[in-house]
Amino acid sequence: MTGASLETVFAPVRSQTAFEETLDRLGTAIKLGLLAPGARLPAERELCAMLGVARSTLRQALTALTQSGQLHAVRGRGGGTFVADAPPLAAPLPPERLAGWRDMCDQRFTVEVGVAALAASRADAAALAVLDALVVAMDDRVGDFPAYRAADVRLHIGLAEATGSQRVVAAMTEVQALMTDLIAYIAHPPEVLEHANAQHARLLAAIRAHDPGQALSVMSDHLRGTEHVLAGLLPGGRSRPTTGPLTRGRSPT
Amino acid sequence: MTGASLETVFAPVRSQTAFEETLDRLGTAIKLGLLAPGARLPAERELCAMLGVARSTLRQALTALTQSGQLHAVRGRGGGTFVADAPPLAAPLPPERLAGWRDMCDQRFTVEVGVAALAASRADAAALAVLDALVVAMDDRVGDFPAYRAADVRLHIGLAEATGSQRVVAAMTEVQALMTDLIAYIAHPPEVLEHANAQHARLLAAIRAHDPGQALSVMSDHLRGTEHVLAGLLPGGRSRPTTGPLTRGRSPT
DNA sequence: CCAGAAGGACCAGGCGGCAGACCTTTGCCG
DNA sequence: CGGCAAAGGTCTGCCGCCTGGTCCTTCTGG
Repeated sequence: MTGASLETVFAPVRSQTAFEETLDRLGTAIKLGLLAPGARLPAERELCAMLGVARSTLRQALTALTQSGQLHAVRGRGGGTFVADAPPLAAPLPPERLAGWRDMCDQRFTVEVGVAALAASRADAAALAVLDALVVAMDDRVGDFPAYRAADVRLHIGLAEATGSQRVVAAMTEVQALMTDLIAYIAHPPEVLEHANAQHARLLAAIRAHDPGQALSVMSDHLRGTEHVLAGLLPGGRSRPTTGPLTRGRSPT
Repeated sequence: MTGASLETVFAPVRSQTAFEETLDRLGTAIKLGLLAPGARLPAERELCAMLGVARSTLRQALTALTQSGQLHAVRGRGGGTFVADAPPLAAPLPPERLAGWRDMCDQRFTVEVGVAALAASRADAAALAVLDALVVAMDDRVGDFPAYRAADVRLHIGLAEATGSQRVVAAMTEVQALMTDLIAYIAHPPEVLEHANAQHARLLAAIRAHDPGQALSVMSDHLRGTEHVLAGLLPGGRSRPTTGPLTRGRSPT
């Protein structure tokens, strides 16, 4: 009965090294656009203090990111380490990391829906105004997927920030990183992006109305779009009949 | 605008050692009752292979848990390492870990609500039967909080298992561990537990009906109960007017 | 033109984790 | 009764990551 959860208990310990964790912390932030192109990182001596690692360890990570073209360093006074303006196209994609894509989608579903509901219960006009602006901006970028996606990430993370919980923000960030890897190489015609952005608008409306149920419903539809596309392209796509009746219910009569 | 999320990016790297992670993996499993009292762990040589650590590292963790009375080892053929039958009362509670309790509650809210919604969209008669049985059993344990809580944990994790996603199970397990620390020292009169368990029943009904919106609503109420109690006992309790109007909405007209 | 702020390089030490061999206890089976 | 096998308990040596320093080099702003 305690059943399947023991798999989780006895699953391999990952034990990332400080270097690895630093590397993908920064790498993810860049990939997601949290560190915008051209932005300057804190000085090495400050940054290693913030991250709680030795400078040599931090430098390993910075060196790796510099060599892969994601950062460039400028020496001398007033110098610093900057995010590259024209980031190189990400690696062609490691196929073994796509194995658990369904698991990732489920995790995303959980986090996104939970965040939507929590955000809906904690209205904040200021935060909503910012998110509204993002949606407007995204409408102008349906032809430019990278730009659209960057704004999309900011929107979803902004939703998490609106809950006021750092842990929730961290969870959302992790989820967005996972999804970015999956989404990157999929065709995104403007019509699809327009439709997705319309859902964003409806989502914000539900949140503004403090209606968690509606937020849940809209978010479910929104996420299902992605899963649907992935199911058609990735291995094991047909195993589950998409994600089930999510729109239904909510008032059974 | 990229705003507050940089705090997350530059937050200290935790970099747990293999020993630490192993220790609290096992410690948590015991504390949550995933490893029942009297249960036998896999042999050391198997276990260290499963966990992907060296035997010496695993033994450090086992030794620590043995010394703290949570495990006991039996030598010789047919021996093994067993979970103690009468676990010692947990440590008096580290007050500094209570600082972020609101953050923890928010994380829990996100995960639990997301899981409830996802579980509702993926009905499975078998899984539901198991969960029903748990609710029935819990009704008999409202006078014995430790036993009630153990079943409660199994119920919530069972919900996560019903989604079929390992990542979701892991997230739920983490959340339950967090909450157990917070909840342990709070008075739980039988009436409160009865009420909570009634919500469990309503939750399962909503899930059985494939009604994510209803599941969300019930789960929100359920969680709010805990938060309400905590808000009265913990530092910073009054800062936020509970969690806002969560029951409302869901069909505005 | 120089002081200071930044990145870049190096090195010695320590400790954590790994691998493996070996010892000790004990139940089971021939 | 005696030995084999399965389990925990012990020890040792090695490797690699991380730390913490110190020093160098390159610039810009005043």
